[in-house]
Amino acid sequence: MAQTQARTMPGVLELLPREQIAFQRMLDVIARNYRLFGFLPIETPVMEFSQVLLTKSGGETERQVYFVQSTGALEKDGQPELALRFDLTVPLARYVAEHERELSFPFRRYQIQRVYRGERAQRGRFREFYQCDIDVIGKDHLSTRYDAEIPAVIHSVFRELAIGPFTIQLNHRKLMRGFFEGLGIADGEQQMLVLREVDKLDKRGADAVRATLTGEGFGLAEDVVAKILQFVQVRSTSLADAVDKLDALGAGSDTFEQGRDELKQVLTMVRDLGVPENRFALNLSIARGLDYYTGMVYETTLDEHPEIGSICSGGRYDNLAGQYTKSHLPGVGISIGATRLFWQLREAGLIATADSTVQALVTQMDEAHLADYLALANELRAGGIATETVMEGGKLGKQFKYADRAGIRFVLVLGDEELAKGTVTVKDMRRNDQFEVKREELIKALRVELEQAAVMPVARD
RNA sequence: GUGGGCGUAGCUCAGCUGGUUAGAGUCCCGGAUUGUGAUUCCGGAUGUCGUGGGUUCGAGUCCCAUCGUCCACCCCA
Repeated sequence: MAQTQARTMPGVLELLPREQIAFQRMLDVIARNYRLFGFLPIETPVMEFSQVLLTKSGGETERQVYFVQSTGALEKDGQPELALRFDLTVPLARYVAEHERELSFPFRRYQIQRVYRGERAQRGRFREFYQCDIDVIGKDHLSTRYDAEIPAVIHSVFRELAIGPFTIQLNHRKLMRGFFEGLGIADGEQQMLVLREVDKLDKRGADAVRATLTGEGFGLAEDVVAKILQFVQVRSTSLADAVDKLDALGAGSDTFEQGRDELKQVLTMVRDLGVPENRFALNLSIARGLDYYTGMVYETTLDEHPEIGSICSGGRYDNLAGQYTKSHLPGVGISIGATRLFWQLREAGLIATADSTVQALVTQMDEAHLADYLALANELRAGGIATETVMEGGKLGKQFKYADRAGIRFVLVLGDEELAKGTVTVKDMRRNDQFEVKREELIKALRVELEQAAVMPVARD
């Protein structure tokens, strides 16, 4: 019989159980830290009305939207009524607009769900991926103090993830726009184009950016471009250094001064929130592609793996839900692309395959003692230890091999000898170590071992 | 969406200028006097050579198309 090839569409990440456990742990760390900072969970449907999703975006994102149609609606003409969300920010805007009267503001929410983009397949690029978002939405007004809280959350998350030293890079759209205005680049559209170009500085290098900006399409004067490059190359090494460098930029337009004041205030508060000074820095080339950022912008990178690029990014926007409500709803937030992050960390060898969530395997030494094995497993479960029992028996060697492949750490052997002595033999597969304990002390012994393993290494600041 | 490279066992690849039943390693399965995995040794299974068409006495090898994949750009998590 001709069979259909078992395959997934390109651009999706499917994991084996032990990898899935590692991934799930990562999401758990992120969610726990979000909650620690007082963010509330919400979920929104993967599908939204096309009308809702597409009002704002236009252009680039619209090209990547997957439409959804029921079989019954397939023959109808025109644009499908439903589409898959391509990020969590647009659904958040709709959510806040829809539930405005029932929510408390400032509304702090976290949301960890999958989003969909019809991108061309490429290594490390996904069509279905997790975003882990936090946003604070204010009503009419939202203090820039909230902008300072965001890096504190980022720091907390990545410290616990223990994937190496990282730097949270900050910049301010108003500072940049104000600076461009001072150079005579007043048109908003052109400012965007220049922003987008200098954002590539770290990736493409100063010469490439200079060539583009002085070349056709931009046609900026040499001295203007020189000033832009000098500006965007500013990086700070400490809070004091950041303040000095901001002050050294000289006077500018109102927009420029506003950006500078906010940046200084935020940087100082980030320090006051306990984020070590070597974990955040001013980087005046960070712009973020998205048009809707209007103030602070953030981007986080791993110091020892620059090739991975940004692992977390976001910023401040003036008016989140203008498309859906007359209310003025400013906000600030970030997103961690967990699927891509996990994939890249794995590629870089920073993620080890996790042990199974099954903590102990009760082997079947002798089928005649099955009742004892089932009872032992029950004791372990009552003691809070996730336990699997070998039901089909077979060679003990095979049972050990099964535990090894499945990543089950403790293999319990209960044969005639142990039953006679009232003991259990425990083999620790990870440490390749074996010991015998009295049955009544088994759970305690396993707990001690497991708790030692549970102490997660924490990255140094 | 634009441009370019590559498609041979589950995976990594070999297969010279077209020439007999298509190979290796790995993985998987089984075994090495049945109370111990990952290491060692022995044995076994596995491919319409991405798909469709063309050139030829003959195509894994050449040509075209298509799909997939990878890289760069665009954009972004």
